[in-house]
Amino acid sequence: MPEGPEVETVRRSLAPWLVGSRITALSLRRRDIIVTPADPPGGFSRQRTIPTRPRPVPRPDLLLDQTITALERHGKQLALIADSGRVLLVHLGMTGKLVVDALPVPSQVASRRAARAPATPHTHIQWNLSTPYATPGTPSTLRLRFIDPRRFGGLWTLPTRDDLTLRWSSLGPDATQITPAALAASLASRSAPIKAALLDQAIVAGVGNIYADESLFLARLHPRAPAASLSPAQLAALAHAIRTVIHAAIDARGSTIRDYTDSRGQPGTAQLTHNVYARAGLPCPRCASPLASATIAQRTTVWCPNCQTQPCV
DNA sequence: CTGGTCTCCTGATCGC
DNA sequence: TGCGATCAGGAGACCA
Repeated sequence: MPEGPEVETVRRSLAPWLVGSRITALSLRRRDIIVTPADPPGGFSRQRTIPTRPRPVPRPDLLLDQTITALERHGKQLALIADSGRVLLVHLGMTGKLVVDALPVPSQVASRRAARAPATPHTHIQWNLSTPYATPGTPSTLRLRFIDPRRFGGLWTLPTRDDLTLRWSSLGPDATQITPAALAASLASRSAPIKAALLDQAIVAGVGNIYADESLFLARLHPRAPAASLSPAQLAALAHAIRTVIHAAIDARGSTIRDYTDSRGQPGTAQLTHNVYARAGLPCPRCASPLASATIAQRTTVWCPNCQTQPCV
Protein backbone atom coordinates (compact mmCIF):
# COMPACT_ATOMS: atom_id res chain seq x y z
CA MET A 1 0.00 0.00 0.00
CA PRO A 2 2.00 2.90 -1.24
CA GLU A 3 2.35 5.78 1.18
CA GLY A 4 4.91 8.56 0.86
CA PRO A 5 8.02 6.41 1.41
CA GLU A 6 6.87 3.80 -1.09
CA VAL A 7 6.11 6.45 -3.71
CA GLU A 8 9.49 8.05 -3.09
CA THR A 9 11.12 4.65 -3.57
CA VAL A 10 9.25 4.22 -6.83
CA ARG A 11 10.38 7.69 -7.90
CA ARG A 12 14.01 6.92 -7.14
CA SER A 13 13.92 3.58 -8.90
CA LEU A 14 12.21 5.04 -11.96
CA ALA A 15 14.26 8.19 -12.41
CA PRO A 16 17.45 6.64 -13.83
CA TRP A 17 15.36 4.91 -16.49
CA LEU A 18 12.89 7.60 -17.38
CA VAL A 19 14.61 10.95 -17.11
CA GLY A 20 15.87 11.79 -20.57
CA SER A 21 13.83 9.07 -22.22
CA ARG A 22 11.30 9.82 -24.91
CA ILE A 23 7.87 8.24 -25.17
CA THR A 24 7.51 6.75 -28.62
CA ALA A 25 4.28 4.82 -28.28
CA LEU A 26 1.56 4.12 -25.81
CA SER A 27 -1.21 1.64 -25.40
CA LEU A 28 -4.24 2.52 -23.32
CA ARG A 29 -6.33 -0.40 -22.16
CA ARG A 30 -8.66 1.33 -19.73
CA ARG A 31 -9.60 4.93 -20.25
CA ASP A 32 -11.34 5.20 -16.91
CA ILE A 33 -8.08 5.33 -14.99
CA ILE A 34 -7.51 8.79 -16.42
CA VAL A 35 -8.85 11.95 -14.85
CA THR A 36 -8.70 15.19 -16.75
CA PRO A 37 -9.24 18.69 -15.36
CA ALA A 38 -11.68 19.46 -18.16
CA ASP A 39 -14.26 17.00 -16.95
CA PRO A 40 -17.33 18.87 -15.74
CA PRO A 41 -18.81 19.44 -13.30
CA GLY A 42 -16.84 19.94 -10.13
CA GLY A 43 -13.48 19.59 -11.77
CA PHE A 44 -12.04 16.13 -11.65
CA SER A 45 -13.90 12.98 -12.49
CA ARG A 46 -13.25 9.64 -14.02
CA GLN A 47 -13.77 9.10 -17.71
CA ARG A 48 -16.46 6.46 -17.69
CA THR A 49 -15.67 4.58 -20.81
CA ILE A 50 -15.96 1.01 -21.83
CA PRO A 51 -12.58 -0.71 -21.63
CA THR A 52 -10.95 -0.65 -24.97
CA ARG A 53 -8.84 -3.18 -26.74
CA PRO A 54 -5.17 -2.21 -26.57
CA ARG A 55 -4.41 0.13 -29.39
CA PRO A 56 -2.17 3.08 -30.15
CA VAL A 57 -3.77 6.39 -29.34
CA PRO A 58 -2.58 9.91 -30.09
CA ARG A 59 -2.58 11.35 -26.61
CA PRO A 60 -0.26 14.29 -25.99
CA ASP A 61 -1.75 14.53 -22.51
CA LEU A 62 -0.29 11.09 -21.86
CA LEU A 63 3.10 12.47 -22.92
CA LEU A 64 3.32 10.73 -26.29
CA ASP A 65 6.26 12.07 -28.33
CA GLN A 66 7.59 13.93 -25.32
CA THR A 67 10.76 13.56 -23.29
CA ILE A 68 10.57 13.11 -19.55
CA THR A 69 12.74 15.70 -17.85
CA ALA A 70 12.01 15.09 -14.18
CA LEU A 71 10.11 12.99 -11.67
CA GLU A 72 8.77 14.85 -8.68
CA ARG A 73 6.85 13.72 -5.65
CA HIS A 74 4.71 15.40 -3.06
CA GLY A 75 3.07 13.18 -0.49
CA LYS A 76 1.75 10.12 -2.27
CA GLN A 77 1.60 11.77 -5.68
CA LEU A 78 4.22 11.25 -8.37
CA ALA A 79 4.55 13.68 -11.26
CA LEU A 80 6.17 12.92 -14.60
CA ILE A 81 7.34 16.23 -16.05
CA ALA A 82 7.80 16.44 -19.80
CA ASP A 83 9.89 18.76 -21.92
CA SER A 84 6.67 20.12 -23.39
CA GLY A 85 5.71 21.41 -19.96
CA ARG A 86 2.94 18.88 -19.63
CA VAL A 87 2.61 16.87 -16.46
CA LEU A 88 1.28 13.40 -15.86
CA LEU A 89 0.35 12.95 -12.23
CA VAL A 90 0.18 9.42 -10.90
CA HIS A 91 -1.69 8.15 -7.84
CA LEU A 92 -0.86 4.58 -6.98
CA GLY A 93 -3.82 4.24 -4.65
CA MET A 94 -3.81 0.94 -2.80
CA THR A 95 -2.46 -1.50 -5.32
CA GLY A 96 -1.03 0.64 -8.11
CA LYS A 97 2.38 -0.02 -9.56
CA LEU A 98 4.63 1.64 -12.06
CA VAL A 99 6.91 -0.98 -13.53
CA VAL A 100 9.75 -0.28 -15.93
CA ASP A 101 11.74 -2.86 -17.85
CA ALA A 102 13.26 -3.54 -21.21
CA LEU A 103 10.77 -3.84 -24.01
CA PRO A 104 10.71 -7.50 -25.02
CA VAL A 105 12.17 -7.93 -28.46
CA PRO A 106 9.55 -9.31 -30.83
CA SER A 107 10.49 -12.70 -32.12
CA GLN A 108 8.60 -15.69 -33.37
CA VAL A 109 9.24 -17.60 -30.18
CA ALA A 110 8.30 -14.67 -27.99
CA SER A 111 5.23 -13.96 -30.06
CA ARG A 112 3.95 -17.48 -29.77
CA ARG A 113 4.61 -17.43 -26.05
CA ALA A 114 2.87 -14.09 -25.71
CA ALA A 115 -0.08 -15.34 -27.68
CA ARG A 116 -0.50 -18.21 -25.26
CA ALA A 117 0.13 -16.41 -22.00
CA PRO A 118 -2.17 -13.53 -21.12
CA ALA A 119 -0.53 -10.16 -20.54
CA THR A 120 0.00 -9.07 -16.96
CA PRO A 121 -3.53 -8.57 -15.68
CA HIS A 122 -4.74 -5.11 -14.80
CA THR A 123 -2.18 -3.37 -16.98
CA HIS A 124 -4.15 -0.24 -17.79
CA ILE A 125 -1.59 1.66 -19.80
CA GLN A 126 1.80 0.95 -21.30
CA TRP A 127 4.31 3.44 -22.62
CA ASN A 128 7.24 2.56 -24.85
CA LEU A 129 10.28 4.76 -24.45
CA SER A 130 13.58 5.20 -26.18
CA THR A 131 16.44 5.94 -23.84
CA PRO A 132 19.54 7.95 -24.73
CA TYR A 133 21.64 5.94 -22.31
CA ALA A 134 21.93 2.81 -24.42
CA THR A 135 25.29 1.11 -24.12
CA PRO A 136 26.32 -2.37 -25.19
CA GLY A 137 24.27 -4.73 -23.08
CA THR A 138 21.76 -2.05 -22.16
CA PRO A 139 18.46 -1.97 -23.96
CA SER A 140 17.57 1.21 -25.77
CA THR A 141 13.84 0.60 -25.74
CA LEU A 142 11.94 0.52 -22.47
CA ARG A 143 8.41 -0.09 -21.46
CA LEU A 144 6.66 1.53 -18.52
CA ARG A 145 3.43 0.02 -17.28
CA PHE A 146 0.78 1.25 -14.88
CA ILE A 147 -0.72 -1.79 -13.22
CA ASP A 148 -3.50 -1.44 -10.66
CA PRO A 149 -5.83 -4.36 -9.86
CA ARG A 150 -8.19 -2.44 -7.62
CA ARG A 151 -8.05 0.78 -9.58
CA PHE A 152 -7.99 3.03 -6.53
CA GLY A 153 -5.12 4.70 -8.31
CA GLY A 154 -5.24 6.79 -11.43
CA LEU A 155 -3.62 9.31 -13.72
CA TRP A 156 -4.22 13.04 -13.80
CA THR A 157 -3.27 14.89 -16.94
CA LEU A 158 -2.18 18.46 -16.32
CA PRO A 159 -1.46 20.90 -19.17
CA THR A 160 1.24 22.88 -17.39
CA ARG A 161 3.62 22.96 -14.49
CA ASP A 162 1.48 25.67 -12.92
CA ASP A 163 -1.45 23.26 -12.77
CA LEU A 164 0.74 20.91 -10.78
CA THR A 165 1.78 23.68 -8.41
CA LEU A 166 -1.84 24.64 -7.95
CA ARG A 167 -2.90 21.08 -7.29
CA TRP A 168 -0.11 20.47 -4.81
CA SER A 169 -0.86 23.72 -3.01
CA SER A 170 -3.95 22.09 -1.56
CA LEU A 171 -1.79 19.46 0.11
CA GLY A 172 -0.03 19.96 3.40
CA PRO A 173 3.77 19.90 3.72
CA ASP A 174 5.40 16.68 2.65
CA ALA A 175 5.86 14.36 5.61
CA THR A 176 9.64 14.43 5.20
CA GLN A 177 9.59 18.11 6.07
CA ILE A 178 6.71 18.52 8.48
CA THR A 179 7.39 21.03 11.29
CA PRO A 180 5.79 21.56 14.70
CA ALA A 181 4.68 25.03 13.57
CA ALA A 182 2.91 23.66 10.51
CA LEU A 183 1.17 21.01 12.60
CA ALA A 184 0.17 23.58 15.20
CA ALA A 185 -1.38 25.80 12.57
CA SER A 186 -3.37 23.10 10.82
CA LEU A 187 -4.47 21.20 13.91
CA ALA A 188 -5.52 24.18 16.04
CA SER A 189 -9.17 23.98 14.97
CA ARG A 190 -9.43 20.23 14.66
CA SER A 191 -11.41 18.29 17.20
CA ALA A 192 -11.09 15.04 15.26
CA PRO A 193 -8.80 12.31 16.62
CA ILE A 194 -5.17 12.96 15.81
CA LYS A 195 -5.13 9.68 13.90
CA ALA A 196 -7.80 10.98 11.53
CA ALA A 197 -5.95 14.27 11.11
CA LEU A 198 -2.71 12.53 10.18
CA LEU A 199 -4.51 10.72 7.38
CA ASP A 200 -5.74 14.04 5.98
CA GLN A 201 -3.37 14.90 3.13
CA ALA A 202 -4.17 18.58 3.52
CA ILE A 203 -2.51 18.52 6.94
CA VAL A 204 0.52 16.42 6.15
CA ALA A 205 1.11 14.79 2.78
CA GLY A 206 2.42 11.27 2.48
CA VAL A 207 1.28 9.71 5.74
CA GLY A 208 -1.05 6.73 5.40
CA ASN A 209 -2.40 4.22 7.86
CA ILE A 210 0.89 2.45 8.54
CA TYR A 211 3.06 5.47 9.18
CA ALA A 212 0.32 7.30 11.10
CA ASP A 213 0.24 4.50 13.67
CA GLU A 214 4.03 4.24 13.77
CA SER A 215 4.43 7.99 14.22
CA LEU A 216 1.89 8.14 17.04
CA PHE A 217 3.66 5.27 18.76
CA LEU A 218 7.02 6.99 18.51
CA ALA A 219 5.55 10.25 19.83
CA ARG A 220 3.71 8.38 22.61
CA LEU A 221 0.40 9.89 21.60
CA HIS A 222 -2.97 8.19 21.85
CA PRO A 223 -4.59 7.96 18.40
CA ARG A 224 -7.91 9.21 19.81
CA ALA A 225 -6.45 12.34 21.35
CA PRO A 226 -8.28 15.35 19.90
CA ALA A 227 -5.90 16.97 17.43
CA ALA A 228 -6.31 20.45 18.89
CA SER A 229 -5.58 19.19 22.40
CA LEU A 230 -1.92 18.47 21.76
CA SER A 231 0.56 20.58 23.73
CA PRO A 232 3.46 22.35 22.00
CA ALA A 233 5.76 19.66 23.34
CA GLN A 234 3.52 16.94 21.93
CA LEU A 235 3.32 18.68 18.57
CA ALA A 236 7.09 18.88 18.47
CA ALA A 237 7.36 15.21 19.36
CA LEU A 238 4.82 14.31 16.69
CA ALA A 239 6.51 16.30 13.93
CA HIS A 240 9.83 14.75 14.86
CA ALA A 241 8.31 11.29 14.97
CA ILE A 242 6.72 11.67 11.53
CA ARG A 243 9.98 12.79 9.96
CA THR A 244 11.90 10.02 11.70
CA VAL A 245 9.46 7.30 10.68
CA ILE A 246 9.17 8.50 7.10
CA HIS A 247 12.90 8.93 6.56
CA ALA A 248 13.64 5.53 8.06
CA ALA A 249 11.04 3.98 5.78
CA ILE A 250 12.54 5.66 2.73
CA ASP A 251 15.98 4.40 3.75
CA ALA A 252 14.47 0.91 3.94
CA ARG A 253 12.91 1.33 0.49
CA GLY A 254 9.37 1.23 1.84
CA SER A 255 7.17 -1.35 3.53
CA THR A 256 6.23 -4.48 1.64
CA ILE A 257 3.12 -5.78 3.39
CA ARG A 258 1.42 -7.69 0.66
CA ASP A 259 2.56 -6.90 -2.83
CA TYR A 260 4.24 -3.51 -2.87
CA THR A 261 7.48 -3.35 -4.84
CA ASP A 262 9.49 -0.58 -6.43
CA SER A 263 9.44 -0.01 -10.17
CA ARG A 264 11.96 -2.82 -10.67
CA GLY A 265 10.06 -5.37 -8.63
CA GLN A 266 12.22 -5.07 -5.51
CA PRO A 267 10.42 -5.26 -2.13
CA GLY A 268 11.20 -2.92 0.74
CA THR A 269 12.18 -3.87 4.27
CA ALA A 270 10.57 -1.16 6.41
CA GLN A 271 7.91 -3.63 7.54
CA LEU A 272 10.59 -5.38 9.58
CA THR A 273 10.85 -2.34 11.85
CA HIS A 274 7.16 -1.67 12.41
CA ASN A 275 6.42 -1.33 16.11
CA VAL A 276 2.63 -1.42 16.10
CA TYR A 277 1.17 -1.77 12.61
CA ALA A 278 -0.51 -5.18 12.20
CA ARG A 279 0.71 -6.19 15.68
CA ALA A 280 -2.53 -6.01 17.65
CA GLY A 281 -2.40 -8.23 20.74
CA LEU A 282 1.38 -8.61 20.55
CA PRO A 283 3.57 -7.09 23.25
CA CYS A 284 4.49 -3.43 22.96
CA PRO A 285 8.17 -3.21 21.96
CA ARG A 286 8.62 -0.50 24.59
CA CYS A 287 6.73 -1.78 27.63
CA ALA A 288 5.51 -5.27 26.68
CA SER A 289 1.86 -4.45 27.32
CA PRO A 290 -0.47 -6.04 24.78
CA LEU A 291 -1.10 -3.65 21.88
CA ALA A 292 -4.69 -2.51 21.47
CA SER A 293 -6.63 -2.25 18.24
CA ALA A 294 -9.75 -0.38 17.14
CA THR A 295 -11.23 1.28 14.11
CA ILE A 296 -10.52 5.01 14.08
CA ALA A 297 -11.34 7.14 11.06
CA GLN A 298 -12.46 3.99 9.23
CA ARG A 299 -8.98 2.57 9.57
CA THR A 300 -7.63 -0.25 11.67
CA THR A 301 -5.54 1.45 14.32
CA VAL A 302 -3.04 -0.17 16.67
CA TRP A 303 -1.46 1.46 19.70
CA CYS A 304 -0.04 0.74 23.12
CA PRO A 305 -2.65 1.58 25.76
CA ASN A 306 0.05 1.79 28.39
CA CYS A 307 2.64 4.11 26.90
CA GLN A 308 0.65 6.20 24.42
CA THR A 309 -0.93 9.06 26.36
CA GLN A 310 -4.64 8.79 26.96
CA PRO A 311 -6.76 11.51 25.43
CA CYS A 312 -7.89 14.07 27.99
CA VAL A 313 -11.64 13.93 27.40
C1' DC B 1 -15.92 24.66 7.60
C1' DT B 2 -15.91 20.23 10.03
C1' DG B 3 -16.36 15.46 10.79
C1' DG B 4 -18.30 11.13 10.00
C1' DT B 5 -19.92 7.65 6.65
C1' DC B 6 -20.16 5.62 2.22
C1' DT B 7 -18.20 4.08 -2.03
C1' DC B 8 -15.16 2.39 -5.40
C1' DC B 9 -12.44 -2.24 -6.55
C1' DT B 10 -10.10 -7.04 -6.48
C1' DG B 11 -7.39 -10.51 -4.20
C1' DA B 12 -6.03 -12.93 -0.09
C1' DT B 13 -7.60 -15.32 3.69
C1' DC B 14 -10.61 -17.85 6.74
C1' DG B 15 -14.31 -20.67 8.60
C1' DC B 16 -17.39 -24.11 7.49
C1' DT C 1 -12.27 -28.66 -2.67
C1' DG C 2 -15.45 -25.06 -2.83
C1' DC C 3 -17.66 -20.99 -1.43
C1' DG C 4 -19.43 -17.07 0.78
C1' DA C 5 -18.01 -13.64 4.20
C1' DT C 6 -14.59 -10.59 5.63
C1' DC C 7 -10.80 -7.55 5.35
C1' DA C 8 -7.28 -4.52 3.29
C1' DG C 9 -7.47 1.18 2.64
C1' DG C 10 -6.53 6.12 -0.48
C1' DA C 11 -9.34 9.65 -1.19
C1' DG C 12 -13.33 11.85 -3.25
C1' DA C 13 -18.49 12.23 -2.74
C1' DC C 14 -21.92 13.16 0.22
C1' DC C 15 -24.63 14.58 4.20
C1' DA C 16 -25.58 16.39 8.90
